[in-house]
Amino acid sequence: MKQPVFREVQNRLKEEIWQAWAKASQEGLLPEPTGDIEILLEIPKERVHGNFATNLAFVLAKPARRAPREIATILVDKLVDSDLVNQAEVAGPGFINFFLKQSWLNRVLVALVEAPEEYGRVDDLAGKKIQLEFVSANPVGPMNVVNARAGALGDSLARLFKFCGAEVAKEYYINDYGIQVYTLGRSIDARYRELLGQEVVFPEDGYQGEYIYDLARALIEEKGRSLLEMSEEKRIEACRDWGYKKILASQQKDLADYGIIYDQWFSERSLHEAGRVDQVVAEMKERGLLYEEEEAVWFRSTEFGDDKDRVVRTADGRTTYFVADIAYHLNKFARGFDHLINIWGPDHHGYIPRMKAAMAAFGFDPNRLEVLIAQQINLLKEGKPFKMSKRRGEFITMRDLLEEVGNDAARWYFLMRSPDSHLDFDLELAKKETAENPVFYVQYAHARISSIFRQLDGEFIPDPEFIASVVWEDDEKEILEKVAVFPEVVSGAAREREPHRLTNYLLDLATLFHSYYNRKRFLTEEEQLTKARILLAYAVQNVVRNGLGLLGISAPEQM
RNA sequence: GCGCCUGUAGCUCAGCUGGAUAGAGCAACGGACUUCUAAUCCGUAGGCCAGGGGUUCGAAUCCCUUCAGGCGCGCCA
Repeated sequence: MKQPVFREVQNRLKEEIWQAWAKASQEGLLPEPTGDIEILLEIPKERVHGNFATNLAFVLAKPARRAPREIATILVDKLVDSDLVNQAEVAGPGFINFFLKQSWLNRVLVALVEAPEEYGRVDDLAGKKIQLEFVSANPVGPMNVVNARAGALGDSLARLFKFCGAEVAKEYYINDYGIQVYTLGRSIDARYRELLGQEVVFPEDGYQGEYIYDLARALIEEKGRSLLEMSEEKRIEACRDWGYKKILASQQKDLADYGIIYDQWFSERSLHEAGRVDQVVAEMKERGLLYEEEEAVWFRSTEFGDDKDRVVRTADGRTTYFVADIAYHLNKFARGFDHLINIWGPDHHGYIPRMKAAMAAFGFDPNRLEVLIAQQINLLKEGKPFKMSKRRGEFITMRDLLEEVGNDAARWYFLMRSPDSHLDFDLELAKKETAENPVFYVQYAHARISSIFRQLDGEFIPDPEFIASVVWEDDEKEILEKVAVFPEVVSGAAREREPHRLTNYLLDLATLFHSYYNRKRFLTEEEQLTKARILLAYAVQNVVRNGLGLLGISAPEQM
């Protein structure tokens, strides 16, 4: 694909600086250009410092044994005239600031107008096959707010990676095997019998939530008293299988309503039934990774960077959850993914080294498995900590939250912070802030522009020749410069796995737009002026729409 | 005790590979609707970047250390 104009300009500018450096070195003024020193171009925080700035003079100060400002002056002096740079100046302690001719902005606009939905796309991840596994909540109860955060993060990253050229698969691992679902079965069984009038002692470790009663009632409606005929074991299994499938279905619905569509739902049980779990233990044994101690079987994970060895088979002969997880991840690699990303909750971060150790032990580069931690959410209610407990059945579910604040606001709220931040979420505040949430500010910019287009006489036909001829005023240049940098924001957000770079960017862009909107009119008496301003609005609208799209947030035509 | 995350304005948080005078939203205060959507705009005020050392031309950013908060360290999942 074609490089974004921004990158092309950046590369050409680097080339021009390199030429100046080479020229200066030929004249003995500076040391020869080497591969060790890379020319870095940054976007200055202040617009008065130009479109780009380089710190090359500082880097060369030591080898050249000259003062940075002196070097910067030499470099500027050797720069040849180009159709790119309007002016280069030495500034501060030795920066070189570049002010570009506005033609580059018009080239950005031409590219944008040619393929508006594509604008912002980069090819950083072209050819890569990436799998994202996230949420993967146990099918034993409603999902919580951390699941909602992980969902927003995983889904947005998937969209970002695709926009960067990768082939992406979103996957959900269903923990439909083992103790947790069994406990669910026992819990439902107890409520089932209780509702049918039996004297029951609710299991000590059972799930206390009201939703278990709901499930039991639904079970009675569906199957009547028939389960009472079964043996206890059969009945619990029946409750388990019926129950987790019901819960799974509601999780699938919740996620779909949230806008998250998975490519695959992967069952843990299927691994057990296919014998893959026992097979993994056998393979580990063959590879000499295991030893026996105190009747248990251990994996020498410490040889692969873990801080202690891990049990794979307990003294009573059961394989641990860890083994199923290894089997699962080996399966992922077998499916041909180049890179695996898992998003886990903060309580699982201690699990990362052993998982990577297992992959390394099977000959995979552990760097191909990346685990992101969706950090905790401190739920508050009126400023006071609100402790959630599945056991006591007191929690705010993901669905509660989404119904309360809406998908767009919830996603924005989760994504506007770095994934590492432990965010405070005040339930009362979230309700109050609904109307003040910054997401509406950004969406409003989009809606305002849509409104302008609805009132436009005639059609907006972007014409490259016209675009190339427009002369922009300074406040317009500022907006277009922001538009121009969008592909880099996309690239950075994907590379660092930080969608909040996008929310910040969109907020900035919307601010510039709203300010301009209050200052200037789009629909004027002058045809050329109107055309130019409409073009500007069109560019902003598409960037906002694409940006919100990458966050999984809607871009409304009106509000 | 060990490991991971966090500590920046009254509150919630940004600050990209180290760069120029540390930013935004909310809250507070003062202004702007005869005009394409006031869910908007303009302005004022607000800081010892938790503390202390170090690295260098330059540190909120990197290293060491102390303190504070959260989480994790089972033959659990």
